[in-house]
Amino acid sequence: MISVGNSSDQLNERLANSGFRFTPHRRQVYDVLVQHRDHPTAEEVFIRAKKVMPDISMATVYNCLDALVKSGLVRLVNLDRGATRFCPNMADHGHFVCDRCGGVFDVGLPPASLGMQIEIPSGFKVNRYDIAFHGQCPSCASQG
Amino acid sequence: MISVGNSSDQLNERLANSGFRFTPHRRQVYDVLVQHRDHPTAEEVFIRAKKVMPDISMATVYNCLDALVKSGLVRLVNLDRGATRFCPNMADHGHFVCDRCGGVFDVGLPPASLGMQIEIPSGFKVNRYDIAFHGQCPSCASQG
DNA sequence: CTAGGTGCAAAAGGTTTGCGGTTAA
DNA sequence: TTAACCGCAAACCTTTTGCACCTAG
Repeated sequence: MISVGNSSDQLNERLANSGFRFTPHRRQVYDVLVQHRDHPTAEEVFIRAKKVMPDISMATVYNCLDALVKSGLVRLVNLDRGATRFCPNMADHGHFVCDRCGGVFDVGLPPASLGMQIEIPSGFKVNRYDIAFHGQCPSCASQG
Repeated sequence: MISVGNSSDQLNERLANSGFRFTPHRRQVYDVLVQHRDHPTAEEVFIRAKKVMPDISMATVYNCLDALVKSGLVRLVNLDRGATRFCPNMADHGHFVCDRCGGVFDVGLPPASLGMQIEIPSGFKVNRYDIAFHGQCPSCASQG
């Protein structure tokens, strides 16, 4: 298990560095994530935080999560909140998503090598994997 | 560019193998995907298909996409249609998603090795990548 | 004849936004 | 004091569902 968790001082510093305040709500939302480590959804975070802070609202949970993500304290697991995209290329390949223009491009993968190199804990049965690279496409990268 | 595209006979066979009929709407939705290859959303597919079939509806587009995906002719690029999940582990790691119980687990990655092994076409600037493994977690796998 | 496909409209789920009131630097 | 934060509610976007009609096997 990889160690996670930050002191209030650390949270304060990280949030402040990104222009956010350190508030009890943000401490609570962060604690919910650290205590369970089961990748909850925003609604699950809301339910758990509500047990300690009965007046917290969904809007505040989203606000806190957003501040934590932008401060580098929390990450999104399912990125691409937008609509699902479709692809007729059934060959083994990954995708490159341009963070600037939103374009999606196919990327070749070395055949059948990846799964072998990553240590999946025993007991897990892997059927497939998806890789998404993020960055800038050639057109956007050339525009500075 | 990887070759994609299937004849009507091939589409018919693939759909039939999964218990679906081969219809003009499904042919059209598939053609939209093959012709543009830019990973459109369902709404973009709808708009493009509508130019040729003005009476097609969103429900039919979703129906056709679903049939094509289930027949192995098209794949989803953004999986996990559900809610975004959050993770306080900022170390470099991937995720394992159990297709049965929906649980999400952290998976370690070999440090900084992956990006080097995959051939990203020149001009793309990669900032980060996300890997999601799919299959069955130990608990679900042991239940048959 | 019957299961499956289609269009329409309404509903459902997840997320964002607008607004008035509150709090902390 | 003033920018940031909060709760509430409404709006928004994407996807699913219910229903009536139609069509292919």
